[in-house]
Amino acid sequence: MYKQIAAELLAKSLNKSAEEIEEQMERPKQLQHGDYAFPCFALAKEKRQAPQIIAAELANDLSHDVFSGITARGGYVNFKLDKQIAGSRVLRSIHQQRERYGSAAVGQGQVVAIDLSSPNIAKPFSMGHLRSTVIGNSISLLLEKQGYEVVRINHVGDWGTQFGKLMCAYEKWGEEAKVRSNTIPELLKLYIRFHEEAANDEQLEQEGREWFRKLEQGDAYANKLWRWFRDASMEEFERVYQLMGVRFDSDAGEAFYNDKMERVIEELEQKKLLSWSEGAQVVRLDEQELPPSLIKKKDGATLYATRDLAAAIYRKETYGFSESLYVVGHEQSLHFRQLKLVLKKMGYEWADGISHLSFGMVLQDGKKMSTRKGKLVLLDKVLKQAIQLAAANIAKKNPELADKEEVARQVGVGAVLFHDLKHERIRDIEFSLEDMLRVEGETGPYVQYTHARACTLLTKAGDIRCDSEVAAAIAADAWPILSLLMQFPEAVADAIANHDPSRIAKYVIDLAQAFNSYYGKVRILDEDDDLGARLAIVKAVAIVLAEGLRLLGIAAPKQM
RNA sequence: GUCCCAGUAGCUCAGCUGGAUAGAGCAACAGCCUUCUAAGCUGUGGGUCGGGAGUUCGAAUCUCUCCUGGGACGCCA
Repeated sequence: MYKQIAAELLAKSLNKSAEEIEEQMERPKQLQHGDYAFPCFALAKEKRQAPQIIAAELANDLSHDVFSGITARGGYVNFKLDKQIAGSRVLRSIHQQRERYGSAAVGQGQVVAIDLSSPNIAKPFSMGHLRSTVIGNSISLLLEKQGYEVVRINHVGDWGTQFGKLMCAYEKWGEEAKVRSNTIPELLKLYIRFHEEAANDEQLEQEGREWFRKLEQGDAYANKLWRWFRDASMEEFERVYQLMGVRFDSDAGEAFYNDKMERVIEELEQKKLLSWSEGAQVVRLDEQELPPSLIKKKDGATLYATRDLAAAIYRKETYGFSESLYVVGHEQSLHFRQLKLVLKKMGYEWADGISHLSFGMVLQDGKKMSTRKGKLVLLDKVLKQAIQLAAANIAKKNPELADKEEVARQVGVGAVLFHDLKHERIRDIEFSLEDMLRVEGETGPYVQYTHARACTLLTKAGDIRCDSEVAAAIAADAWPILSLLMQFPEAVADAIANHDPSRIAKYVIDLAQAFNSYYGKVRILDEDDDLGARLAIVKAVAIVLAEGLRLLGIAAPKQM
């Protein structure tokens, strides 16, 4: 808003369009230089004049009520906001809008389908699925803040050859009682054993495929086993979701599309997109210089491409989305490129609305973690440790706290989620339990702690009224905070535009740091004329921190 | 071999569509709790931005090339 005003002033003086000028404007790296800056280097070339001189002349010419100073420095025109005016204004709007501050209506009336979490049945909930879950959840919350209607879909991995293998292993070595009492770990053991033995036994792979074929053709016993494995697994996943506070609108997994694939295959045939290759049926993507998409195996069984095609079409027909997002690991990017292209070849222009929001992998010693080799860290255990640690901290620092257990859960989970979300989405993360459990520095608990501090101040202030009209001196002291508060809507928009929650995580860290620094310097509850103004700042910080954390899917306890 | 990511301080990472002396956190060291939660604050040290070339008034940022790491590349998902 202020940037626009500055751009208009410049535009008038330079006889250029305000949009063009606004494009070029930036935020100075150092807050002391000002709040907005316009670099004159491009103009220097145009006008054949030193940028310093141009900047000086412009600065001399311009003035406006919202800017307390417009000065030239090193080829830039720097705009300094009037701290009192701008500060009071942002406080007013935060107090009025509260948690709606930073919201927008750009998504009004549009539906976004989002595929997230999607763990595999009979396998433990891995770190990779944690990423998909928390990133997807945060993106959902962000989209809702912009007015979109979001459909969260947990595309559970409950079908495929792996189940054949698992059943095969269960039939050979499994014991019912053991599996009943300890489902996922026991099934995992069987799965790992299958792969160990299959390494020296071609025959076994065959048997596994045969079991899957039976399952797909409706064999009663195979289906009974399958249902058992699925139900038991879902129960365990549900516990983790509850712990993390994540919910879904649909858990239609892969099996859900079993009866919806035939139609797709027929359609592909009818549109003459299928061709035979080495006994399998594929859609060629030669023009796009991509490998073909495999639709049907030589034994007639379907593949994940078939299923994902059916799912994409089903979602379009059921939800009428304008965008369909897939929060799935980077390793599957080829698959999603193929999926989109095949849909386009089928004539579905809406495939343009499909985006694969890939994310980096969780690596261990620089390598991918593998289920088969059993090198896996269980999310369940990590969360439990984090909660225990939070509980220990509470016992030490705030033993009188009411609701200790719930706060410990919120803080423990907050630590793990924040650690994941603060990394840029696309980057690989090196697994480190130590880092995930950390509570100091750039961490979730640090932000939560800062929020709790602010809340305590507000509680202690009791009936004293907040006063959004801050005096110049207060605004100057708290300027780093006020400046950040003004930037929150941009941070939200930025996070959504890039589908990247890490932008919010970084913002919230910056705001917490600015607040803690202020807290260290200024006694907030001193009784003087400015008390109401300081409280207004504290309250605004509490609102924005809580809302920022909420957008990350993290709770903001009032005390901890 | 082909394609897709990435390479910034000892470690983990920021650095927006190219712009003002490259920033945090952790770890190390030195300070700050008889007054609002020390899960905090203040300060110090620490960098050939993987190498090279190019575009530009200006490059960590864009292009090319090489090196390194990760991933994908037909019947797993």
